[in-house]
Amino acid sequence: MREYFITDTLSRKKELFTPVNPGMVGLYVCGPTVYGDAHLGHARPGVTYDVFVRLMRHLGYKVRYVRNITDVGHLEHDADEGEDKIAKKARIEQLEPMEVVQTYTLRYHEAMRQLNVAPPSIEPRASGHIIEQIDLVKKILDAGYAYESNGSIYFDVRKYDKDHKYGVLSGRTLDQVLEGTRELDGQQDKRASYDFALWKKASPEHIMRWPSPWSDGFPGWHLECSAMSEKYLGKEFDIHGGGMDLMFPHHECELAQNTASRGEGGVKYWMHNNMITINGKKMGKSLGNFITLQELFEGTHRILAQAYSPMTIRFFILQAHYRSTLDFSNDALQAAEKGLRRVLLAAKDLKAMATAAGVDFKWKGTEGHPADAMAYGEFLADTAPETCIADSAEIKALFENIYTALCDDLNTPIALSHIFEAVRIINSAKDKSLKLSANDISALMQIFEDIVFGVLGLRDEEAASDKTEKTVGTLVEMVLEQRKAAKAAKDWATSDRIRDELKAAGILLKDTKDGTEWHLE
RNA sequence: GGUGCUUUGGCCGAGCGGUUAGGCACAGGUCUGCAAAACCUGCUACAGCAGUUCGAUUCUGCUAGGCACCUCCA
Repeated sequence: MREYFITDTLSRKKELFTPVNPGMVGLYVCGPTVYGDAHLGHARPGVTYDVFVRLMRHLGYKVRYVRNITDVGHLEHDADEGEDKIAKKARIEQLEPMEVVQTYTLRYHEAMRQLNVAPPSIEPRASGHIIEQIDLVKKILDAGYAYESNGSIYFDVRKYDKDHKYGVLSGRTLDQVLEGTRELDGQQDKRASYDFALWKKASPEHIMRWPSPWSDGFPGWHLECSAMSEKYLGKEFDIHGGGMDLMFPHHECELAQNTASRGEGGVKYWMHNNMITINGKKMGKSLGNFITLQELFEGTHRILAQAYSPMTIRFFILQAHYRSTLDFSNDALQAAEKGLRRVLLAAKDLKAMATAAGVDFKWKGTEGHPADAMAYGEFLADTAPETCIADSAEIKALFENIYTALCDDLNTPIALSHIFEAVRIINSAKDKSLKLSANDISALMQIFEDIVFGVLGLRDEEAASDKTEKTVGTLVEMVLEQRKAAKAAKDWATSDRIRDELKAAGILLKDTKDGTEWHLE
């Protein structure tokens, strides 16, 4: 199996990935709190971990990918104060909290589907794991790292810090944490400002509540990820992912909870994706630059010069490394759109070339929906990433370079730069300035099938079904006969009119030496 | 204020102690009735200052910008 290198946030180093259980990968990623529409920011981890999982499966690992839905316990303003986000939305909209949860969970799923992000193996909800969370609180209490205060349970950070060191993940000491922690009202139950809630007693008007040994109440936000990751991945698992903004306090607290309850952090590698910024600033409601994915797909936000398709967004995200901030702008998105189009057009030409050369292939780029089909698990099981049958040394090198890049901490921008070399090769071959053997074409097909469509998860959104393409093709060919006749008679007016009208109908023509080509826009 | 990160050509964005990132845009050429596409060529940058080194965009220090977290946030 090919070696994979991963940057671990905790050790701050790039390390050789060695799984806890040989041949298997356990991945836990913090999913959304479902109280509003999925936004541009959700696309980054969605796509990043999707590509990671696809790659690991392609490399031959059996992957269990757990991504939770937070539907309780996530409070506004402060981890221990303020209203539950979902309860608040429910109150405003006059809905049951679970109606809010259902609505936005479905919308999140739809947005991910459009981005061709395949569903995780398990998508647990916090509200469905209250028992596990109460159990975890008990364990932490028993270990002596928590205390009860007025029906609520708090994590004793100072005590924990003495034995284990709090703050190792985000790189700060307890004194530094204290210095940066605000004193807020309503915290009289806590011994120290940096203590965080494991269980909160519900106030009379609080509607999301469950019985516990201490009070009718609800779990703290950080608790769910510790409880659910242990339940589905075990006491020690490979990778915990999420956005960098979750590193502190959320992941720091998770790490502390894990260590307090089981004596170890439980996570072998911490993997954090960076933020998407807009004009250099993090997206946020208060800055007025908050864009939902639907607005992006439809072009309805005032910041947007046009609509950007889900694949454009996906491609845009892949053009930067996941640990770097990525700045959103119309120029950058438009550049991504054009670059993506170039790749997809080359894919079509390659397909035609393969057909002409009688190369056998299974094309996944335009048919079906890998995200729906579970698919990407199956698809990659039958491929052998180690072998490249190309005759051309250049293509062999490309093949190798792409895998090296992807296995170097998921360096998708470098992988894409090599994909563009493949595009250039395909175009040159089409131009007849380069000759490809059947093996070369097969190898290129493999790159497109396995990497472009498989691992990177790009697909041709415009592609019509084979049947439609056949029907339209018959009609277009008839019209092109007319145009050919007009051209032969040097009736340029008619020839150009036909071209313009077809273009208006979404059919683009290209006159080449060998005749006229067409494709759907 | 504390902690960490960052500063790359017109734009986006990789990377590295000495060797072409890539995309988009732009200019010239080829092809073409024109157009579009494509191909070829060109554009060769690493915030500033000082240091380490045979050699630094890449390491170190300082200076100046920027960003993130420390409040909910992917």
